[in-house]
Amino acid sequence: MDDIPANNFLQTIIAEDLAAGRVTTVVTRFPPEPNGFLHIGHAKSISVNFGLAQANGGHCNLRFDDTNPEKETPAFIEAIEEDVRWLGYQWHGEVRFASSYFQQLYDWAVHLVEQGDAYVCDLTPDQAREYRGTLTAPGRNSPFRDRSVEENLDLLARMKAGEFADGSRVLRAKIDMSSPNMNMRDPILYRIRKVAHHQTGNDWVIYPTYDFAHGQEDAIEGVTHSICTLEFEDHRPLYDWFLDHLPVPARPRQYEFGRLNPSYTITSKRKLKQLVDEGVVAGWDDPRMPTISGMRRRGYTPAAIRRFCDMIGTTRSDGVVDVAMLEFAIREDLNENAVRAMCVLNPLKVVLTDYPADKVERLSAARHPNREDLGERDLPFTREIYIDADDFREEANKKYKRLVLGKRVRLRNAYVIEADEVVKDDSGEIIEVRAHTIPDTLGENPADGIKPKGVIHWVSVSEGRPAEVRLYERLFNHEAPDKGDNAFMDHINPQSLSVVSRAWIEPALADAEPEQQFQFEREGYFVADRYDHRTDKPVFNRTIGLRDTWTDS
RNA sequence: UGGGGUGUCGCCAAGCGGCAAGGCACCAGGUUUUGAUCCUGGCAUUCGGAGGUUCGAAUCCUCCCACCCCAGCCA
Repeated sequence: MDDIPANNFLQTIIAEDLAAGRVTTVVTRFPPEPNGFLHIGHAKSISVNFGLAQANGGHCNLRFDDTNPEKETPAFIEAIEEDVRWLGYQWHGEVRFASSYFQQLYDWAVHLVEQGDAYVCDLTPDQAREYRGTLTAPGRNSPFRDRSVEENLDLLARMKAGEFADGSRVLRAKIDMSSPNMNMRDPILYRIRKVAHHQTGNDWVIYPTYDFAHGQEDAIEGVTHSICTLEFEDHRPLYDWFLDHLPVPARPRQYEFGRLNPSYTITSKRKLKQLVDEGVVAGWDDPRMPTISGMRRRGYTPAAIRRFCDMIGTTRSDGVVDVAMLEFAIREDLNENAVRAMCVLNPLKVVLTDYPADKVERLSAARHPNREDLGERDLPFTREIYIDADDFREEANKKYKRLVLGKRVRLRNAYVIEADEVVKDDSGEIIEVRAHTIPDTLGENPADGIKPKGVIHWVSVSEGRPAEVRLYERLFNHEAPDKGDNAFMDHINPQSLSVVSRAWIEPALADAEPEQQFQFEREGYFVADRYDHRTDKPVFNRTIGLRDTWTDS
């Protein structure tokens, strides 16, 4: 693994725990709920949890926090497992499920009732809300708060047995209805939900809440450092309360770090789901989605995502990270590792009038400018080639370094040519450029000393092949689309996807494997689509454009 | 007007009483058959604000301000 040993406040805590002997083996866990796909925010959590365990010779569990069967599905479980593996992490032992601890959790609930620390409450949701009080006003005790242990035991058993209707009763901890911390106002431990669970089927009709489950699950698994995000900070007193009142086998500690908020991005499962459900994107793994699988399909690499997580650090402050940092991370990786190739997105035919019509010159070009180890590829050159329409102008100022009528330009990896005339159609559109090659300019500058001002890419008309290229841009055109309630729907970038149905690719690209990455020179980084790419029908996705510092005019 | 947090360059982030790391972004040069990469240089007399303690503070104390989270039988 290329991860740099973590150096942050959590690492400091762990190092101290290890040094003081409070902990011998560091155990962390990544606890997703299988109700959606993992996104870039989860990548940070994964990086933190697995990274810390790794850096300290411990291990990290993958545990599905499946306490709410209504929103969860096995399909999400599979997708999550695949994403974690793809990112390059291996969880310790088997995958864990909160649901496999349901019996133990129930036994502990009974234990609390027996201790007089929990009771069955018959308040309706509306009444419960009213009794709970507000942020500034204390709550009131439920009229059911003082039921006898015997009655509570009986009622809980009957809740479990399915005698009561959904939502009619709950089991609550007896803590403090006047606590300034809302989580301590007699929180709910169990609710009745007569729905099948994807793991336990119809075994249960009552399900534990996150609060009653999480800490105990950690204790069961021997998790030493239970790392979560800032919004759970208020839950920590409750997390500790349960562990203090139950005969748990271990004493985990909860620590919180700041959630990742990339600019121009949304990381709310609810909102991402809305994008999927409303067809704004093609699915959870649409290349425009900030999901792990979306980024994968877009061409992001595990190494780049891990590098990004290292770059942004782990702190307790809440901020917005510039997506430019993520873009830097992927460019850094791909610049080093992606093989170069040429692809013309907007073909304009150039006829080299001095070049024999039937000649095919087999040129060779480096696959990478500074990595000889990647070798070379064949690059056929012919009389008719395509260049990008943007790379030709009939006239231009001196800052324009491409092909101009009457001027020269270097064809990347090939000859210097000079444009002689343009051919237009009836509407005045340029449909062809006629030019000639400058002799002996393969790897050499023109003998007459007139050097071309720039270099452009090209592909042989007869030897090249058509391909579909999907150009992606940011899904949102607002820096903080997540602000406000539904405002994010108003910030969808209408140009987030544009499909080039007939781009022209050099023949070497015909061998591309799905998910293979390339740099299409002067255009950007592209990946052969994971699902749609075929040798006989190539499809490439633009991961990210090249850094472009050219200031026009 | 309850509780819990956070505030160091446009963004992320080191720093933990001795006189402001680094990265991203940006700007200016150099190299270059990718206007890419690479290389060089620039970029906070100042650490949310105001007082105070100290020979000395971003680091300690006091007060104030701003922003984030909490009133799901979601996680």
